[in-house]
Amino acid sequence: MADAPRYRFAPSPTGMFHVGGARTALHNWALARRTGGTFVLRIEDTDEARNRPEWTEGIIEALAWIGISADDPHFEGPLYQSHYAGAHLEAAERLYREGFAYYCDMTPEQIQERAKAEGTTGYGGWSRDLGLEPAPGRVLRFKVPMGTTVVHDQVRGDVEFDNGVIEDFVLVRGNGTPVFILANVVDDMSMGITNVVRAEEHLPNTPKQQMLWTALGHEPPVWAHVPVLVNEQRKKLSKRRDKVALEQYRDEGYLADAMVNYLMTLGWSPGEEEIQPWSAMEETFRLEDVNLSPAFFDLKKLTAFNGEYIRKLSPDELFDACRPFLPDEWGDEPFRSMVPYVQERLKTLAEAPSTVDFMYVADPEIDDDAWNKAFAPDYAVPLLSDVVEAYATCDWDHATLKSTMEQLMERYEIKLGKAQAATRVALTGRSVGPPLFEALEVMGRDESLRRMRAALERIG
RNA sequence: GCCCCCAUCGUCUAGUGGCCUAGGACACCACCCUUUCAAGGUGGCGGCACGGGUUCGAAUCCCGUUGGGGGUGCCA
Repeated sequence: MADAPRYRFAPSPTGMFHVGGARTALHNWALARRTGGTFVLRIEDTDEARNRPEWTEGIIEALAWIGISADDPHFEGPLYQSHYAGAHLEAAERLYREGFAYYCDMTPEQIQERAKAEGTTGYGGWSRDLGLEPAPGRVLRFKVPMGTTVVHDQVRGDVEFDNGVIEDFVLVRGNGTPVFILANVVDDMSMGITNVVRAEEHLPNTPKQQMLWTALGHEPPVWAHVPVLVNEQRKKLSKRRDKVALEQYRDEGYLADAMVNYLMTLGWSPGEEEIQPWSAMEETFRLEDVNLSPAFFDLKKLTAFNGEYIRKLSPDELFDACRPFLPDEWGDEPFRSMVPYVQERLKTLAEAPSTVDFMYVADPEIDDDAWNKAFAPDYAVPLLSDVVEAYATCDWDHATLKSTMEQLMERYEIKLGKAQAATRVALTGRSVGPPLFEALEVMGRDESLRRMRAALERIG
């Protein structure tokens, strides 16, 4: 118990919160909760130029949306990296003092020139033995030792790096600020992080971080690098090219549960049935079972998941979920009554308004193709006239409305599918929509008859 | 260029030497059901990248090739 694991999620607030980040957060969250450990949220806000406070808010809100809540006892934070700058510099100072790092006065341009001249690439450790003192403009570099570094990775097994190909990397910039690699390690150390679960893009700098842990006198954490998420071109999902903002999916009517479930199936399988509640996935998720190759973020499949989750909601839940997507001027009715009939037709909540909009306007726009097709048959007008007449007096419930039409259509030897077409267009202006008799019932006799008569008049 | 990672249907995956004539899901197609559209049901299409080994036996182990991806900043 004294050694309850401490996981962490360390996003940088440089843009909208990303689906890839969400998946990594979910992995950490599942592990922290199942093991009775802690999920530390650390905001890496040390990129002075790119980070903005509203992005931090966005991250916290997005995490809450997918169920990673600051109210949960397993949650710790948010902690802000910028608050620990002193510790980062202290560690840098110590590394310098103990001979693990040295100052270098070469500019990036000079480095490039010299490398070119020598026919090499990167920094060749040229200032390593110059014994330069700290001074403004000089960077502090880590003195990468000889040998090999083996990273024990829970997803990938042991990964070996030849230290000879790792150049002496910068720890502190010429302006005196610490770089990510140092800040990240120092924070993980001081926050007692035991498990680092992050995306594969960090694997190449893991040996550097591991060297820092060792130089600073600590045992490195347990590493795990999960594969990245890619687009259809199989490139890492990027904020610039791809639609990746979690918030955007929320605004387009995706359910958090569907998103969470879908994200978890990328690179991992929850078992026989892929639609699983979070509580179950939290129990079964294991890093050892995570796939090793990049996974395509497939909007089609996410949408399919979303449809399934929408169908699982109760009518009341679905109504509440849809409410924000309905125009403000619309009242709850008749949508509320229509919910059961549109439920299995929705793939996203945002589609809700278009399934019932004909009920909210007096004269819905008429689709000409639908109209022409519905009124093309000879029986269309006479049948509609009969229906209008019968509907004027019959009981007004969907069962009666249906059986009434069935009786009237008999003499034309057609099926209900054809018989209802004209009435549907008269009512909705379209050829498709929610079940007709149910819609009639909800809409009421007066308005229904008015529209049907208007249609007959229009025909002439 | 160099370093690292990876490779099962179009996509996400199951599969850890014999249960595989490779299973499921999404997408697609057909049919059924039907009050349009959906939803649902049934069926179909479609894959172990390639070449060598190891083994009685390989999708599973090893090597190579090819192909993808990630990284290579005084960004995180």
